[in-house]
Amino acid sequence: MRLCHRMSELMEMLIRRGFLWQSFEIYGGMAGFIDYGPLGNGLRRRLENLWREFFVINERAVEIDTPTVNVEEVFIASGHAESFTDVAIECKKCGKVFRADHYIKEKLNIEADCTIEAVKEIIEIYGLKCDCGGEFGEPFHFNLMFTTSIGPGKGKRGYLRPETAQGIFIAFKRLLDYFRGKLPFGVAQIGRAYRNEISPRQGVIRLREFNQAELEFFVHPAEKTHPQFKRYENEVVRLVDKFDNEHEITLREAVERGIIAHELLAYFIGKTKRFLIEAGVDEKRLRFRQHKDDEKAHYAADCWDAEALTSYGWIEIVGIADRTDYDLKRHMEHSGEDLRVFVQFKEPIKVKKLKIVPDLKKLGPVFRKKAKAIAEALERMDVKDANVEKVEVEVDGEKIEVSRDFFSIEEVEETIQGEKIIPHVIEPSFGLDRITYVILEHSFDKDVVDGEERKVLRLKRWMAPVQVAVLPLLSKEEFERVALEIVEMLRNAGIYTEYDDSGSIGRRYRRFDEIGTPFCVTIDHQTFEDRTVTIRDRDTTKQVRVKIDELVNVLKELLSSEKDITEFGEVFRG
RNA sequence: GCGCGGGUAGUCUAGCCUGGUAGGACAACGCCCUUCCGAGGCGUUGGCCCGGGUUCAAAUCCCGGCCCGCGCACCA
Repeated sequence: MRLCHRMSELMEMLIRRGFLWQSFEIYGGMAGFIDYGPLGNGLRRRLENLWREFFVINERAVEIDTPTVNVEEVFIASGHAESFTDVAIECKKCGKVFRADHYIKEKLNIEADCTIEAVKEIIEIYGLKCDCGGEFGEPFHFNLMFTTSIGPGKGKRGYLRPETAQGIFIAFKRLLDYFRGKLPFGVAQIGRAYRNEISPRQGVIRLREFNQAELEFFVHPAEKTHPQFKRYENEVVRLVDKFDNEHEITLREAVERGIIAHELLAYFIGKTKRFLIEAGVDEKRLRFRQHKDDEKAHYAADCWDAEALTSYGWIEIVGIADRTDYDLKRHMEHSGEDLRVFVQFKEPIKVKKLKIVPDLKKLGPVFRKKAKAIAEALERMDVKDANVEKVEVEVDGEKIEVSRDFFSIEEVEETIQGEKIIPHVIEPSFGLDRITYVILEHSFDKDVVDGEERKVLRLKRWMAPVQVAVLPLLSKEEFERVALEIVEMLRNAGIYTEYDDSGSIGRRYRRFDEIGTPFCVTIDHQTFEDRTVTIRDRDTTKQVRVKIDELVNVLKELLSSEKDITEFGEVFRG
């Protein structure tokens, strides 16, 4: 029913104030699903927009949107069907879980069908037991993809996508065209993905339906670099490599020392770090950890996770993987489409080559009708030896020996303009739900104001779901009228604004502190004398007086910067 | 999926052992008063996770389910 029983103060607040709720609550709830309330939804939308700025607008990248329901073929090609629909067996004694087919192959050297019945039978016939001597329980399906059927009746089998990435790979031909055939380019997608987790736990951390923001950055396999790398090369990052060694070094050094495989991965690690900090993740509670070799997904050559320290421990919030050409290759094989990219060489390559030049005058009388075909076959042939006496060609299945009399060999120079390659893809993949949660946990703070403890959510100003609250000091008609005019003015200016006239002014400040509203605008007695209002800063509780006419500009500047409020007006009260 | 512990207004909690009227705090809402950091008064709304059983009577006892937490396992 609840997202956690021993509810932390933070979770209690998030639910009470409308950041997030357990889904399907009135029907008893269902683990692994959450509703975003008004404030949580607002925060996640801000996060998505910031992500777009970093990973779409700021790159040679575009954003697309593809279906969440996919046909089966997609995941057969991607390898997900294989790694998602296994039958598993669990030891009743030691509790270890194995992939049934692997275990049977290893122990009995039998290629078992991957069905529950087949596995059950084999276990019974051979009396298969666990290494520890324990017996296996009932085999069970271990299908992390949600299945569905497309169309009426039995329909066609479909799956809810377990990652957004496949939609991009499938549309690759169109995308390559869109980018006029030139590498590198990025394609992003923000959307829902689904994994039917066996037992989702830890509240919002492991969901069955979740939000991903993924960028697939396609590059030439030999050019895993980025023109903007210098922006991040001196960024010091905290790294944990696959041998569990910790490093606190610059990205340039990490690449030079071979800790990070190449510049492009390092570039995205740096960019991810800047993005997360900009969004409100605490730098001191952020690190990048390399996947160990046995931990990597089936498609990854190298993978680094951004991890954040939370009350659940270190949790993965971003995965930055070098997926190589795995996906495009697999889709080429399964679809039969050519997904290669023609890459022109900087300088065309000139190759000296020996070439057979058929002598048609001699071929014609001897070979008659076959002469033309023989001549063509001769031209296609590779020769290495300029002095070869005779060659054999195959025409319509018939092998024909052709002696030197019928052709000459010349040395020619060929120009090769370029080659066809399968691009590699570097994929930064963001778990938006987890990042949203981490931002909330890292922003949640308590301090003391006038001897009273207060809860305050120190969100980055621009990220706050409610950016400004407008408060009439008195609940009197003339105060309220001016306040509502200001609300309208701010909303028209695109500022997320709320109005609150309920309870004492102190109580209202606390309410907005709790949900992270960075600024409160208060209409007081002086407003009626000089058309000024006060702006109060969430973090310092300081107030300054500002003319109503300047309010929009001042607030916009404050919201898009970290400037001190006292730069913008006379300090009020103090 | 296994084991242990839980589920009472929006939130926290008393009551459960020993069956009989569900009580409080905070929050929310309305009115009054007041007005610059969770003031006060009066009032209001709202609750025993679901289903079954035992019983004259179930929040309480029993069974099943769902959900939550923790440990194990799982997390391509």
